[in-house]
Amino acid sequence: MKEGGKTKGARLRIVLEEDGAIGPGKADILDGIRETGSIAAAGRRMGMSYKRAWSLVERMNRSFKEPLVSTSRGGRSKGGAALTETGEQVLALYRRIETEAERAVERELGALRALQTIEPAPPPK
Amino acid sequence: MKEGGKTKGARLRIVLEEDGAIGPGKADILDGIRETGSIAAAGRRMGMSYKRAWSLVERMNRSFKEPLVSTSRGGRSKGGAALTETGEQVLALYRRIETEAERAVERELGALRALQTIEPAPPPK
DNA sequence: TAGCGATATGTCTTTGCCGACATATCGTAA
DNA sequence: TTACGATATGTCGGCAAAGACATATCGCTA
Repeated sequence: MKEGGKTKGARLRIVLEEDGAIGPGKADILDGIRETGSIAAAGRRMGMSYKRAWSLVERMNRSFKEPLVSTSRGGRSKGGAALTETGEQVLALYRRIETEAERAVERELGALRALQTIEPAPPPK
Repeated sequence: MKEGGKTKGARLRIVLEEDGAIGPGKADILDGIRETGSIAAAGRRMGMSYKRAWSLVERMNRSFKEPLVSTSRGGRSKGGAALTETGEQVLALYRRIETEAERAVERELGALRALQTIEPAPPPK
């Protein structure tokens, strides 16, 4: 199972906007690349097409001054991908932002969850 | 002016997921209803159709145990909408979550912005 | 009883996004 | 020079979200 714990009710979702620089999904892709050394493999294990994974990487790369992911084609390793220095920094920063924000709003988030319905919502029709 | 300051680069976007209970847009609608006393007026001032505004309110109402917005049709005031007790609570909670999260990640967010390109991104084509 | 302004809801069309599929390309090894 | 596995990129079709438009309804007021 690749999903985190199934938290009931509202889950904090940190999105750093402005053309969608980075969010939960993109961060997971960075993690995947870091661990598998390949965009394709990272995409596969998230159940997403290579094209989708690649285009997300593209957008990330263009959102920052320096690319977060460096890629290579051919060669002994048949090509692959890895995080750049900047990539490592951004990923680490994002994870820290996630956890610190989560901790900061823990209490209020709980209060909000208490007001939510248990099940997502009755199907429209 | 209804928009906050135009912050360059990543802006924190707090989304409380699970069928999209509440996020920045919906919170703004609540604000609008609170101030105008009408779903239609709140929608207008956000440049959004009544139908869209209404359907978002619908979803919010169904996401919580009790509706956030109460409405009335006809009568002296020709109908209107207002926040319920729960609505006020949820809106207040959301705003607090926003500001506290923002404060908690201030430093990291700055570091991340420093790595971003100034302009959103060169046009795709 | 006609009119008002807002909520409530249905239908149709348009649009944008996403997945599926098809190639092209690269650099090394055999 | 062929094969391999990964990156890189284009096209096309389908489907769901969003918008445009059209009513219906409500309850008071004049």
